[in-house]
Amino acid sequence: MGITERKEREREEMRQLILEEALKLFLTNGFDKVSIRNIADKIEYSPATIYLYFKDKNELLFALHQRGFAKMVAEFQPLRLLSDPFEKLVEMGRSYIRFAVENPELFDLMFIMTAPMDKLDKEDWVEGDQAFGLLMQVVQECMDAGIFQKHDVQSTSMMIWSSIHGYTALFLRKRLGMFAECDVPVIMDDAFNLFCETLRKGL
Amino acid sequence: MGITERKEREREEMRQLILEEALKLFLTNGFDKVSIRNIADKIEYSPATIYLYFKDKNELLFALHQRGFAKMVAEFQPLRLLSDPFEKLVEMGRSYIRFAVENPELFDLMFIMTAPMDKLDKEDWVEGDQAFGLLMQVVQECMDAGIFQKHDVQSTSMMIWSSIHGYTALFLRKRLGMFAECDVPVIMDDAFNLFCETLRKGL
DNA sequence: TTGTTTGCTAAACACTGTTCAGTAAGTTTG
DNA sequence: CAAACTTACTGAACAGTGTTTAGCAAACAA
Repeated sequence: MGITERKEREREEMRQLILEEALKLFLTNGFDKVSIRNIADKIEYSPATIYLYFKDKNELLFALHQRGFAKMVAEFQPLRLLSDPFEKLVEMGRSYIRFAVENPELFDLMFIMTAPMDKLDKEDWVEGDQAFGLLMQVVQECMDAGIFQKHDVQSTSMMIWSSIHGYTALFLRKRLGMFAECDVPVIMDDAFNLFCETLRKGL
Repeated sequence: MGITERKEREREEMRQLILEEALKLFLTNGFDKVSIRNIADKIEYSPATIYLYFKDKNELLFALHQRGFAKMVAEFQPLRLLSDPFEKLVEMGRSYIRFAVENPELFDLMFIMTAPMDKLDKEDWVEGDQAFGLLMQVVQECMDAGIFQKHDVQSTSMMIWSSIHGYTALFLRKRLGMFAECDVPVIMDDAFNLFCETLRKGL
């Protein structure tokens, strides 16, 4: 009686197929220019079929949201090799910004869009929690190494995260129009370096 | 021949009426739950009429975007009275965060939503430029007073702005689900204070 | 070979932003 | 004043959206 198992497997494959094609469309056309009908066309099924695998569009978006976190955490792995904790922290920030600039649509989905965050349980936060845990770990190392004074790790990590996040949020949502377009990357880099320097001296 | 003048005036009044009612709807129902038809119902005109006064929905949103900046700059005025430049800076940050929390929809429109920023000219940035100028001024004062070292004012201001912005962006878009809901305000406040302290010591 | 379950879809519902032909009132001209 | 022109407005449509539901054919179980 392997039938139920096979059906279960086929169901999961279908879910992955939908997510795969949906992600491709979203990444090339942008999230608000892709409709359920577009995705249905791509996978050569009717739009209604998608609703047999996902409660609604937001649930589909949230599934991709999780994929985004997986990709991001993967990109953070190399910097585990760095030995100096502060250098590790700086590189982590740089990676965060790089990820945002190189994967604007994914980053948007993960940290800016309202859509996928409609109503979710505690268990939906494992990915985010994991990524934040990584940061807290490095901050703790900085404190243990005497580079930072001993403050509350959670608040300190939160301070650093949101500061770095600010750059990406303003940049991705094109709120830097007061600067000449060509200056923006330079200003952002200067600001980031200044932030790191300030942390080093002041924390 | 005051007829053309009267017509001009009536046209402007109509624009303001539309904006007024649109803003009311947006602020109570949220931006993505208000349609052109809703606004048309409220002002008791046909939906098509709105398109005689605004090119499209984004132009309407951008007009409100400007109103948001006016309100924000107005809320910044009181802190001009403070004499200590660093205190002024801290209070400015606090005001920014308070404005975001108390006017989430407006703040969203001003700094997070993509819709109103479709394609705009240099001249559309006067409000944003003005607000950023205010910040640069205070940062300059801090440097002149010897509280901060003399770095590039623009980069330093940008660093401070985006750091503060980060809190609001993550909070408003509900990306702090890894913390217990009741802890969030405390953590945010701790993080903000730590940031100010770090600036004071490290910049 | 029945009866039941499953997977899927066509069609509809209630929306959305936007356009355009047509109308009725206001304004200008003869 | 009457005719011509201008302006402000609207009803209806277009092309799209997310989502639901009734029904159908194939796969499975008895």
